[in-house]
Amino acid sequence: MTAKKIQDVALKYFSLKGYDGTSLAEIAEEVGIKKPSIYAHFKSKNELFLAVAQDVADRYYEHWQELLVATENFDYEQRLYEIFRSIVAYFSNDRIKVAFWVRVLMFPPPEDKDNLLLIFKERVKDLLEQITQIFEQGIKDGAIHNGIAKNMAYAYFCLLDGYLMRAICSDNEEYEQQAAQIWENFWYGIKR
Amino acid sequence: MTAKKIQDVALKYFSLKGYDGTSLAEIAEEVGIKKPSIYAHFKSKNELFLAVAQDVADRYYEHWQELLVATENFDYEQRLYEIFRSIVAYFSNDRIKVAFWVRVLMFPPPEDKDNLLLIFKERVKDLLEQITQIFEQGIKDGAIHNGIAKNMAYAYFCLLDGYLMRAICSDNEEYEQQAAQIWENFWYGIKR
DNA sequence: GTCTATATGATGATAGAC
DNA sequence: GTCTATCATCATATAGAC
Repeated sequence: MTAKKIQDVALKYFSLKGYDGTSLAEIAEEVGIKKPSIYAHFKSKNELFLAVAQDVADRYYEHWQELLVATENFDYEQRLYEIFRSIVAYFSNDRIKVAFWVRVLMFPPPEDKDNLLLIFKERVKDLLEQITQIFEQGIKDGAIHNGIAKNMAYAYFCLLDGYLMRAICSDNEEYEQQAAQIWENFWYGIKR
Repeated sequence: MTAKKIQDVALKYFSLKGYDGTSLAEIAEEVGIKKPSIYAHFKSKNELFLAVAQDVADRYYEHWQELLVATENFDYEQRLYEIFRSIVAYFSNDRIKVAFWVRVLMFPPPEDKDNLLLIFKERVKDLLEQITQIFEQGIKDGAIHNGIAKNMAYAYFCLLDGYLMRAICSDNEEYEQQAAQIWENFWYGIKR
């Protein structure tokens, strides 16, 4: 299907050059069609962008939900680390998707801000709550030292986001090897 | 001086809407001049952008150096926390500058990538080394548990960047109150 | 669904008067 | 240094043939 291919190429360019920096012409060229043909599949550049964003958000969220289920029976440390590690791996395999995700989350095209808020931020908030719940349980069970679960969840996401951010910036793979170390440090601060 | 005012307004728009999303017309309008007048002060849009970037990078780096000097006699925890807290404060007072900094670091306009690499990344690397040195000393002095100093510095910056990133995204001020908690957790993981 | 041709508008940049 | 006028370019988007 051509629509799918257009979305794939669009994801790459939006991720690499941003919404404003990407032209439909270059997308069309890489797909192997002419610019106006895109309009047979998407009403406008903006709609193409939103379709891509929706897709990325859906997949990311799905991955999280699968992870949460798959680690349900892990102990707290294992579970939180496995989620951390798996999200890092998810993006290591697909740098384009991280860059797109972070870019849209931090710097949405102003005209789409409201739409993207619905698509992205609601899910970010949802994930924060789910992770908070794990910390709450961990505290209740005595595996995690007494503290405010929500703050721990904040710290957890700061670490994760900061890591992803650094991983995007640095071209080398130095950072990818730091994940375990960074996690270890975090966990020693949180455990009982 | 008009050039200075142009730079200030440009910083705001580049930060808010990105390089491609900002037009010289809107900068000129807010400055209170007409578009072509900008060219009396800057050779091109690109040169204006680089001037702004250079300025932001200079000030940020200066702030770091002042901080490093001002905290020279602090103990390790105090020092690292004070730097963390002060960088957060630096940007809390000036969200536009954080957004610009993060945006340029993560998503530079492709045509300027090489120039910005020189301006920004060299300094980021430099700061990483300076923080690494503090951890090294701390380990040597027994204040910080035995480990690899560089990894701790990585974690330190991940935390800081992740925090700044979240702070940019969330409109509310919820995050600003988390800095102390997030730090505390980090320190408990690192201290001896 | 794809193409060619074209409309329409915005952008960065320049020329030249004051 | 500021302006008006203008240029060349490139963008999104549409019309209509095949």
